[in-house]
Amino acid sequence: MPKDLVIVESPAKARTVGRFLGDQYQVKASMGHVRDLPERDLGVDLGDKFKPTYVEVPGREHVLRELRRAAKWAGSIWLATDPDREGEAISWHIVQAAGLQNAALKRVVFHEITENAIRHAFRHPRQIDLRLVNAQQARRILDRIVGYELSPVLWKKVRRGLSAGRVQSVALRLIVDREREIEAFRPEEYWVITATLSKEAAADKTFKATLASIQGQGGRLRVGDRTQADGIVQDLRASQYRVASVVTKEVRTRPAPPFITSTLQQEAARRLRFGAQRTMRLAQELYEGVQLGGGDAIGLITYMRTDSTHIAPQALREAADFIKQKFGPEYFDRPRTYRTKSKVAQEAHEAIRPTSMLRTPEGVAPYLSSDQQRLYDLVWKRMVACQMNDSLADSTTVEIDARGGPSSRAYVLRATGSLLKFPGFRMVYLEAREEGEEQDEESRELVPLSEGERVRLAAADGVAAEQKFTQPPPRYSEAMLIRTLEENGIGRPSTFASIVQTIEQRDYVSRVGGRFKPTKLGVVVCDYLKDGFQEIMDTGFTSNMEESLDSIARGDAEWVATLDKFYGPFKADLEKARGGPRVPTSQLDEPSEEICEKCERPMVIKTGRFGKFLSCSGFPTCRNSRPLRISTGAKCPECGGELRQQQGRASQGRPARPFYGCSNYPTCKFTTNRKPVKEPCPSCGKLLVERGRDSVQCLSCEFTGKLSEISGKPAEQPEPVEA
DNA sequence: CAGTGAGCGAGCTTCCGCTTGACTT
Repeated sequence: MPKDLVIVESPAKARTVGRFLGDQYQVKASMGHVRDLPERDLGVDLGDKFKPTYVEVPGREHVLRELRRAAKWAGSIWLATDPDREGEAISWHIVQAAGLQNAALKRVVFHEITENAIRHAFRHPRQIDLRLVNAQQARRILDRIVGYELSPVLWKKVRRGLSAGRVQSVALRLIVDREREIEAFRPEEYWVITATLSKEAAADKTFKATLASIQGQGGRLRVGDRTQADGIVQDLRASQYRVASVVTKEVRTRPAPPFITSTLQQEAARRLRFGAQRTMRLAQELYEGVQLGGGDAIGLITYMRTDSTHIAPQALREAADFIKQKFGPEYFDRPRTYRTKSKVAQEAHEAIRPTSMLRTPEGVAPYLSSDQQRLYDLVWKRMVACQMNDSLADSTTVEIDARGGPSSRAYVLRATGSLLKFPGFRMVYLEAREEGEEQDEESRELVPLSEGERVRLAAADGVAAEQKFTQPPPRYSEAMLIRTLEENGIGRPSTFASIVQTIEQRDYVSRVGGRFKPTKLGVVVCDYLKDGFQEIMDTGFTSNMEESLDSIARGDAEWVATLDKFYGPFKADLEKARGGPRVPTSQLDEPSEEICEKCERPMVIKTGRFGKFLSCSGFPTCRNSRPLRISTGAKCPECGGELRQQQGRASQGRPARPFYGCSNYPTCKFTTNRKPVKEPCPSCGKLLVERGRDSVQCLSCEFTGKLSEISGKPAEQPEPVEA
């Protein structure tokens, strides 16, 4: 009796599905796409209906061999790849590449890996949906055309090795646009005036109230300079205070929805300071599973690349029981379900949640690395919290009249307080907010006050004026960029982390305190593309594309015609750009501190085929150039010379990386590629190098320690967090 | 671990989205 063959995408999923289906089925993983356009050339015939050439994915040939072999002996073949465009295409490619057209094919889809969902799917097989496949081909070919036609224009007109694409170029644009907003921003001065007041009867019961409005000044409060602020302070110091109103409202707060890829990446960045790549690697490890005290590896979380907030019914039941039992029935009323926000979501998987609530963070901790623990803890708490009841608080706003000062103007001050009545989900998890605001006035209890009550300044000088300035919008952090991309439907869960990597690798952006700042090159490339390829650089381009792809998937549009409609205008833009001017290389020069020793003009940093170097800004009048060497202040451990950062050479495929060499070269040939620290090793006096963010290590002895302790400086401040 | 930038034009670079393990320092 031949076994049926089931094909899924991931090996971990194959394992789980295999357990549910039993041994009449053999479950194999395709490891994602098995065929794709060739890497070396376009692979799309622009003269013949965009006819694609597909090749087996390099390094993945054994997968197809294995599938062919297994299919030969199989009964039915169940194509159980993900229930979305890409999954449909993966199945289709497998059939084409493995020559299974005449086999007994059954396409099945499930949106959660539970026994019920899988059994249901296997009772309702269908055929491969060619409309979905064609929507995927249109997506793939469009991306290929944009990427492989546009990038060479940049090589020719800007610099070799650059790249452009539907996703990366818009990501770059967001960062460049934001930098321009920041440059154009003019801070405005304003003053915050605060009075420390107390009850008449009880001088120790103090509270703070902030100036909210000034009589005769309709609309928004504006204290724009010191003179004005001082006048108000004089008035308030001499004023009589009376409570004008006390308003208490009940505030209900709902828990945050369970994690999807983008929110997990954002929250792990805010709370754990993990980069997107690190988060995904750890999530993958938790998904693939760990051995909990012997036996099979058990997947601890559901699939980590998802855009759906759906939760399997069985997990909802488990959460309900767990919460009632652990926290009490008042913490759980009914299961909560969450609507997926994104319009382009493909909803192929569940939300990211623990596979069982019963595996508490404490329970599994002994089997996890510390990073794994921290991420699992986050996922576990978010899931439990998302099923718990709202928190309830009484939020009180008190308005206080102040009058009787020298100018005889009347003022209104405001004090707010909040009293948590029922913690609800807050028992477990509170979403990280903007830095420093978590424990502010909002969660502070207010002195009890009643309407008409007289209050007074707690001290004679109990009025303070603080000068402030309006702040420019912040630069994008990794988490903010991912969030913005997702809001615009740009990029997918599997690519968010690599988008960031690409624009960094191309040297389009650099990080300043964990935030993205465009480089000169980034600005030039962005402007060049905006100028010549407006449509591609539009943040709405992808969502328009998605609508077209949906039409193809519904059978309302034809994929070749859809591509034609896009390619016509794009081709015209390409031809115009190809015939247009080159961007002068001088526009890419980054400033340096160095002065040309031949002509006294400042030196600039240029990038040549072999990496960065210093050149005289007077080029070509003065042709002086020097290798780029940045002093580090660290001493060479071998000869006592100074270590300087130099530009390494690019070797096959690898980009040029900096290294650190001795200033006494060639007498001293010491080099290291670890970043040296100024301070000598406290144990042996030799060279310390950085090891991670705040950790240092000695190259000569066994010493390791914290950078902040050695340099006497506090560790790098955590970056401020924006919603 | 030098000199590298433009031009002659050799040979090279590049996309997005799906998914891990097999290379060898």
